Amino acid sequence: VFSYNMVIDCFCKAKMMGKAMETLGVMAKRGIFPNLVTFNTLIAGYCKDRNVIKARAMVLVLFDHGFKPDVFTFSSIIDILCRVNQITDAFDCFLEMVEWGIKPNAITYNSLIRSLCISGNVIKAMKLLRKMQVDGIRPDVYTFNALIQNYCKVKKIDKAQRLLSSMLSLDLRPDNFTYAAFINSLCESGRFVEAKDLFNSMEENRCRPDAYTCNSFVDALVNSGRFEDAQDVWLKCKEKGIVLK
RNA sequence: GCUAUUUCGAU
Repeated sequence: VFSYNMVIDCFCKAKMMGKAMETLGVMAKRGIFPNLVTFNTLIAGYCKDRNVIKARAMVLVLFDHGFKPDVFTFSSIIDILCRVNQITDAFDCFLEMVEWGIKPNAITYNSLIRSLCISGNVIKAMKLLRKMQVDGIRPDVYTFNALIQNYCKVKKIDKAQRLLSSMLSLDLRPDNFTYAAFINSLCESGRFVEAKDLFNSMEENRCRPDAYTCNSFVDALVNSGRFEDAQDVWLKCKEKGIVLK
């Protein structure tokens, strides 16, 4: 089963759902019983494909085989509902999950928080962050990045900075997603000096800038006519072996 | 040993 699951997962990740389902058929023919992971993988595949209908149908197939959905199943479904903007359904699903006695984890919360942020419901997103912590689930870097990215995008950088502090107090290390959000937002607000200071502090905070962060920073500097700074950053990246476009 | 979450569009 494990081997078949891996093959199915590869097809799913390559968005070859036909092949993935074919493989499920092959298993049946050879008398190999699929397990919960097999179905979760297929469900995640349909979700990646944005096919809510097929994903939901697959949950029924999961039941037909005598399995019960788990936190993976629910998280996949909740995430796809969020992505297709059916946030109400996503929350219904979340409640259903709890009724089933399945404990949501950080990943489950992250999908909901992220989609609340995207749909402009930051207040609700922050409330959910608090609820999550009350329920004893530790937020992770994804949780904070979703919120920080949102605050940075709407240029509420002070709010984002407050979140950064709580993140640090929880021993969570900001990553390139975090830094890029701040740097891009600071540049867009004309706060280039702060952007540069933050960029330069990355290494000492044990976060190696990646191509995305560097490219977008250099780009912002060039577009605002700050050629010297741009060259400076560009050279630093080159020194570190970061490949820029 | 197998499954789920973060960059809407910078380059």
